[in-house]
Amino acid sequence: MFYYTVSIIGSILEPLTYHSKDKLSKLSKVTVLLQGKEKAGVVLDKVDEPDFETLKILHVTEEYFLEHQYQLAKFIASYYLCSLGEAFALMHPQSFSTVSNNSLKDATTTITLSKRQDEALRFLKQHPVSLLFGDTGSGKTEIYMKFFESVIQKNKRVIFLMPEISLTPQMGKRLERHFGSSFVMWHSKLTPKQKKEALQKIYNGDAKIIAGARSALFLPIDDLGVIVVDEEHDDSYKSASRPRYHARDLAIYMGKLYAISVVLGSATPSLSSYVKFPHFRLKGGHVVAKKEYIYEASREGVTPLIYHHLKNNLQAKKQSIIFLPTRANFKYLSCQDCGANFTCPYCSVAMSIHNKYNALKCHYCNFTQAIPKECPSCHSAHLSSNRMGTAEVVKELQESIEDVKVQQFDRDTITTANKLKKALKSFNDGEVDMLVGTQMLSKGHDYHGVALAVIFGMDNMLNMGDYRAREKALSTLIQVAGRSGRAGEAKVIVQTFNEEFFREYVERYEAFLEEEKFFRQGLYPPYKKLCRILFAHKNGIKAQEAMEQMRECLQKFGAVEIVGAKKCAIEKVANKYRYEILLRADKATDILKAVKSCKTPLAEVDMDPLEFS
DNA sequence: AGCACGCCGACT
DNA sequence: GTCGGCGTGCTC
Repeated sequence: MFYYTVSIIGSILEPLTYHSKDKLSKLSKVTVLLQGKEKAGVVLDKVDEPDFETLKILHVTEEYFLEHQYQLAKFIASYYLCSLGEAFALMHPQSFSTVSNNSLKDATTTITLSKRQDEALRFLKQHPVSLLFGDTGSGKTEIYMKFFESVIQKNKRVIFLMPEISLTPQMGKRLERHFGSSFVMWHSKLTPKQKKEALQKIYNGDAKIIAGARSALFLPIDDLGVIVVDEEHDDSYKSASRPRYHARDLAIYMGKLYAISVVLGSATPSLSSYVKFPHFRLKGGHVVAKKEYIYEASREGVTPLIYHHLKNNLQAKKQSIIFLPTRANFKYLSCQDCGANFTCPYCSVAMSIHNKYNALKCHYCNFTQAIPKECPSCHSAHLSSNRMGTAEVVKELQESIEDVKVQQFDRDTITTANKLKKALKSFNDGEVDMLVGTQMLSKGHDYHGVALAVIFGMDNMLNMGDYRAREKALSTLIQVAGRSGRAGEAKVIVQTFNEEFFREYVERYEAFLEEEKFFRQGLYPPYKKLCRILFAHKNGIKAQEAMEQMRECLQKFGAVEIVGAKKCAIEKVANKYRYEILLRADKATDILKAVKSCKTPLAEVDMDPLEFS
């Protein structure tokens, strides 16, 4: 009989011991019973017969994890503090069967780089990790593609990460046109059949360019030649659930593991990457578009000035995009007489107003109720709405401008890849005059005929009170502005009381980064490591006690500063009360050592947190 | 006595 | 995470 430790995929338990009458190879996927239920597991080490009864390994599959995947899983488990089983779960796509059917499409395009692009490519190849700091339209994609060609020639493969891939069909099309059937897309919204096909091509080696959202990093690819992380500043690379890994940071770790280059690309790189890695600066676009920035110091709203520009732009048969960081019609509903606010009964946040469904909706737990006619506490009928959202702007524009076609562009309306494709097509075909959207508007789409961008809500982003507020606001502004003027002159209207800040840096992002260094020095990343520990429980006292207990333990560690231990800014979510501890230290290892020895069952650890609500 | 609920520890 | 065992406290 042979005995093995087996990591149970998806379980928070550490590996358990099982037996088998056959000798098994390390990292093969098996099924075992855990508490009477069949689970997938991974064979780890061969061990001596233990002094307790063991269960037998039920079934040995053909599948196995690669040594690289195991190394990565161990790193995730130790850095993001989860079990090995949870880390393996990231790398365990729904089982696939062997169906093979591929029509081979050939590459049809060729790429020629400019002299400057060529220099950039050489730079990227010279460094283990480097940052391609290139303005929108400066030709980053062509450089990547040329890099990919040279990797394929060496018979190696490529992982090309982008944020929320399903939201960038244009990039997919472009890569497919060039690389033909050696290109595959990988993201969570693929259907089971599409996943199966993609996995098949990855396993049999046909797939050379694997482009995908953050989960593409975990695919079984042994012969990697390069990893590219496009839009590396994008927060969607950080997982919001356990394990809370950052795909960009894991890509850098994998680069070391495979001894290959990692390329980070962005027009607005994160300060962290800018400080940590050498960069190559690519300026301007092919068409050097002239942009005029107009700042309006005004409270939120579609003001006469904005209407004036929107109407003029429409008359000139040009398109407009309108950005605001708020969905629905309004974010707040309150009583004008007694001042009561409508908040979610399960979360301590405001309920957003969705007029289309006559609904108040909580954006944290999705609790929905009808829009009330009167205030429940004082019965006043004077209710007022605040902080307009995308749906409201659409409505106002349609009411105020004759014969205008406006499309809402946020995750309330663009719910599927298909709807996105349609919306982008009708906009680029000129059937729609104005797009009104949230962040989604800024994520790498090409709009050809946009000559006006209107940007609301920058002050709200600046006042968010986390250490990255300035970086987030400015990069959003630059990204949105970058969507306009691809074909010539363009105007950008920014509604803000902080004109000075935006004017100073909007066309000098590196100057901002240099300035921001001083603000972060000694306090925030990349100069310090942060860790946030969350305690959530439906009984608030339980959550608080768990926090206090862990705080006490953490105090013994001199290398770790306890920045705060308190109620979360959003005290309750989904009927659970939340407390948090924020830690700061010079080195991640100091934090990990302390947290590992103090961790309580309720504690959820968030290394390198990006969210502080 | 019978049962609902919360707590706690084990899971191989 | 998920299960079952056990104690508390409430009801029939």
